[in-house]
Amino acid sequence: MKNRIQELRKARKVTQQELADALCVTRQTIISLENGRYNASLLLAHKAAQFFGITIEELFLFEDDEKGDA
Amino acid sequence: MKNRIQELRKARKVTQQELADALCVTRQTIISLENGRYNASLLLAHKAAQFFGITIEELFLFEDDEKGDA
DNA sequence: ATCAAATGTAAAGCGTGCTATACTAAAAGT
DNA sequence: ACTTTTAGTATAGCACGCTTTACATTTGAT
Repeated sequence: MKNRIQELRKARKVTQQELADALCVTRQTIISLENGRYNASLLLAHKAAQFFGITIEELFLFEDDEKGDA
Repeated sequence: MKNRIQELRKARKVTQQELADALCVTRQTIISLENGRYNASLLLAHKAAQFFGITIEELFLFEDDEKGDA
């Protein structure tokens, strides 16, 4: 699914490294999330949502037909 | 983190198998989630929350000091 | 007590979230 | 132009979410 991490990070003028530190992950993880290489874990999604002061549902865009299920 | 899956599933009188089918996962996955053996993926968390008609934050209890980070 | 449905356990295997390291490229400051 | 910061790519490796299969236990109906 897509997410608004890069958008919100830039709006707050935070670097990838700073965000990574705040969420206790590596910069690679932030890059991969921003560039859609993989989905966050539930815990990381929660931390990121908290960092930006919004809910998980607001930070991640669930398309409702993810991954080919009914 | 903990979750309210078993509680809500029983309240709705749904079996593990029925919930598994609804979320397109195996019964083992439901059992493991209910018994706290591992955390759901973000996508599964979303599906489960939608199934119960609540948000991810309402379905999963984030303790705010998960996994020993600051 | 018996039988079926529902729940639980165990273990091997696969895909992927995340780390670590190293290197490249673009932006920004001076 | 030169240097520093920020962002991106690549790759190897580990941990864990989820599957699959098979078997055991509990619950409930009759």
